[in-house]
Formats: sequence, structure tokens, C-alpha cells
Amino acid sequence: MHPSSRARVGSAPSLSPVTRPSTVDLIAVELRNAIYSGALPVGSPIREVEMSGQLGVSRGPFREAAQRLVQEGLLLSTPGRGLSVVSIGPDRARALYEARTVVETSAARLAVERANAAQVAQVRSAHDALVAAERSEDARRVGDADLNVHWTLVAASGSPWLLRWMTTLIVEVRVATFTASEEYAVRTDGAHSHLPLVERLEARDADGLVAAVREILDEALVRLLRPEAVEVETFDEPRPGPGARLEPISPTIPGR
Amino acid sequence: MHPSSRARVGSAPSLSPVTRPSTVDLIAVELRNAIYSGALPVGSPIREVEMSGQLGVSRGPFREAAQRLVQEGLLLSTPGRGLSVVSIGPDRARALYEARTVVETSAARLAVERANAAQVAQVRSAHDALVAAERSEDARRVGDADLNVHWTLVAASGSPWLLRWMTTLIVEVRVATFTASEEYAVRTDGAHSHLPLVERLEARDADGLVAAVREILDEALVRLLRPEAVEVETFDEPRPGPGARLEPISPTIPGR
DNA sequence: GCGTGTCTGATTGTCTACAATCGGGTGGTC
DNA sequence: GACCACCCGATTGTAGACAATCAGACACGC
Repeated sequence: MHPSSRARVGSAPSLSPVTRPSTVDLIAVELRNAIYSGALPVGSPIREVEMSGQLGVSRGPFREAAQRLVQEGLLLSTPGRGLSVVSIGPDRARALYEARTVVETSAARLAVERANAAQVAQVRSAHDALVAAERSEDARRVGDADLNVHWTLVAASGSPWLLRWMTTLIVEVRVATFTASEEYAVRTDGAHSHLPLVERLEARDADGLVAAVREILDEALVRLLRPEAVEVETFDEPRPGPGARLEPISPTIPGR
Repeated sequence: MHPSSRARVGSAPSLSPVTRPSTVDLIAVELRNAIYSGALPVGSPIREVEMSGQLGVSRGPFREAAQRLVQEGLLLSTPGRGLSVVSIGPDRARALYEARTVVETSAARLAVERANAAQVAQVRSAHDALVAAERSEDARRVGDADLNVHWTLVAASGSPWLLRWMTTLIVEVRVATFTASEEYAVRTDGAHSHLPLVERLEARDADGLVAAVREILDEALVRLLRPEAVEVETFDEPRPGPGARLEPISPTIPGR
């Protein structure tokens, strides 16, 4: 997903330690992506025998990766009954958006204070991708791009904690969306409504940026809870059909 | 620790589903407590063969529980080298306190808006426990009570997300403390300095409460980073000696 | 004395097998 | 028809075994 955990090769003359992803790392990413994309539907059981087989790994590391997602709040573990994908209904969706608002508004203030030019450019670049995504009229691509604008804004805060929470919140937002409706719809004017985020960040206008964030999130929550109450045009896309299929994990890159 | 995951027995005539803690749940709690208390020192390796033996469980569920703590940020997993307790030095401590401030000030505002009388009473009760702890002059007990005041305040916000983050932040604050110094010291006037938290919550004074939270956290960070810069009297206690010892986990309560 | 190669023990990472649990289906009794 | 007991297949939870990896010690060559 968004975090790039690529090994950093030190530039000459100094070398940095090389870290390689473990099997558990890879499985956890795969599972998180599957939940984010809807391939693993909300509330659905995690059949560990079947899924570990699909991924080409044994049950041990699969279970370990799953426990990461349990801790993250994306999977639910019930002793004796196994794992399932969480669902986030209306009550919890309100709390989710409340937490999301805390993170994003706080990150916005920090970003205005301290984001460097490269970080600000990344938010602008993410917004450009949103503009491009809207031309494609592909709801999923638009939704991804929309969330990525928010994610880069939080990344620009420079706070590892806020960014970690935001990475999970993004998946949870998707879970809440899938819980609310089988259909995935995004507004057609997301690029326009998100433009003030970029402009106010560039202008270092903290209060204006926070207000823009709040407005977007408040509206998104209303649309999530009562879609008919919001009169905006949307791109629609039905959810992928059932039958979660996980691809085998690529062999770990050998050597170090 | 603070979250009580006790099974809720429904009052007659309706019964609620019974949930029992899994072995993985129990191990994770044990590990988290051991990090919080310093029994597992910062930076120390997690010897899974030895520790699972001490807990009386096999390595499988031990590894699963450890992965929860990896996701939580309390343990670090390095492929081929295993697990170790994280350390949080000065740079990360600043970011930690920044995140802590975000959570606690946001929770404070929500608590003022919506905490019921029972929740407010719990904050007051937590403060009473801090007063009692100071009479004992036991630094650990004081530190625990201090953090519990903060935790109950966040609990009073009613936000599951903020509370979950806060539960981890508390352990991380301890990790940062142990990283900074072998000695554990708490100020002797914590009850006095925390009193405005309770009073302003009771008075529903949001701005006043937020200011009080900020002041306490700012001062705590200064004391963490430069202890000599803060002239306050402290209770001191050396850290427990090395040799982490985990007690065997009680057998799961049979039946359902 | 320093650097490199090899060996060994400890530990990690993964796999497989077995016991325990759960849920659904079936048959018997009232 | 409703309820209960039993059985069986699927799945989970855990233990133990084996392969792979790492770190430290030692020997050798320069």
C-alpha cells in the first residue's frame, strides 16, 4: 500500500543496514490490501488452511501475520471460531470519523508548521493524481487517489505515530464503506473539493486547512451514513464478486 | 493493565455471549505488562524458546502474541535475528509526546462535551489514587497512578480509537523513560499538578483542560529529555535488575 | 597484530501432525 | 413438531521436528 518499505542502499561511501521483509511482513501486507480492496469482504471468515495454501505458505506464519491485523483492529479473533474481517457499522463509523478528524486536523497543523518543499509537492502530486483519476471515471481509482491525498497530508506532518494511525484508518474507512453498502461510490468532484487542502497547505494557512479537512470529513461521514441526504453526483462501481483469492507470495529476494 | 476484558455475564433474564481469552491474548498481555514494568528491558532480545518455556506455552502461540506487539510498535522484529524490545530515544520521544498531546487534548475536548457523571467520577477516583500513591512514596505506584489519571481522561472521551492509541502510548512513554535513564523517577507533586485536570473536567472547561494537559505533557517531555533542567523534587527508584522472568500463564478457565 | 575463513552452538522460521473445538446433519423420543 | 443426543467433517490451536540463519570462537595466513 502507501508505505514503501524498500531497503535503502546507502550511497557511497557509507552503507546502511539492509533489511529484508519477512514472510510474515509480506503476508500481512497481502491481507491488509485484500481487506482494503474488498477482496476479503467485511465480516467474512478467514479460512487459514485455504488462504495459507493460496499464498503458498504454511499456517504458522499466516497465523502470525493475521495476529498483526488483529492488533491493528482489521481482523477479529474469536477463540475456537477463528478469524474474521471486522465490520464497522454506523455507530462505530461515527467514532472512526471522529478519530480520523483528530489525526488529520492535527497533522494538518503540523504540516503547515514544518513540511518541507518536497513533502508539500507530494500532496500537490497526489492531488494531480486525483484529477487524473477523475478523468478515468474509475470509482476505485478515484477513491484510492482521494485517500492518498489525505495520506500524503498526514505524511507531511512528519509524525510517525500519526502516519501509522492514518495508514490503518484508511483501511478502516474502506471497511466502513463496504459495511454500509455493497456498492462503491465516490463523488465526481473530489478533485475540486480537495483543492483547498493543497492550496491552504501551500499557503501555510493552518486554520483554513483545518476547516477544509473538517468540511470534507463531515460531508464524507454524512454520505456514508445517509447517502440519500447528500446531493452530489457519483461514480459507481459494484463490489468485486465473492470468492477471495489470494495470490502466492513472491519468493523472498535472496541475498542481503 | 487498564483495559478490563472480563467476560460479561448477562443479568437475568438475558444472557450475553461469553468470550474467553485465548492463549495468545494472555501471552500478549503478559508481554505488554513486562515491557511496561521494565521487567523486559528496552532493547533486550526476546528469547522465544526460553520465554515460552517460562510461560508454560509452546512457541507457536508465543510467536503469535509477539506479532501483535510488533504491530503495536512495542517489539521490533528483525528477520533472522528475532524480536527485541523497542527503544525510544530523544528524537522519537519528541514525536511520541507530540502524538500523546494530540490524543490527550482531543480526548479532553470530547470528554468535556460528553463524559457522563460516572466517567468524570472515574477520573476523580484515579486522581484520588494518585494522592494515595504519593503518600506511599513508591515511585512506581506514583507513576502508574499518574498515567492512569491520563488514561481515564481519555477513556472519558468515549472514543474507542483514542483509547486504543492511548493504551499503547502509555507503554511507549514507559519505554521512553527507560531508554533515557536506568533510574525511574517521578515528581513528588504530581497529584497537585494534575488536580487542574480533574477540576476543569468537572467544570466542563474545555480550553482550561486542554491548557492543563499541554502544560503537564510539555513539562514531562522536558524532564524526560533534560532532567537537570527541571527543578522539581522526585521520588526515585532504581530499575528492577536484569533477568526477565515471565510467570507461567494460568490455565484458561474451562467451560464456557 | 590484523584480516579472513571455517566451524559450532544457539536461535529463528517454517512445516507437519495431532488433539480439541465447533457447527451442521441425522435419528430417536416425547 | 420440538427437543435432545450423537456423530462426523471441517477447522482451529498447539506441540514438536527439522531446515535455515546468525553470532561468536578459533585457526590460519600475511
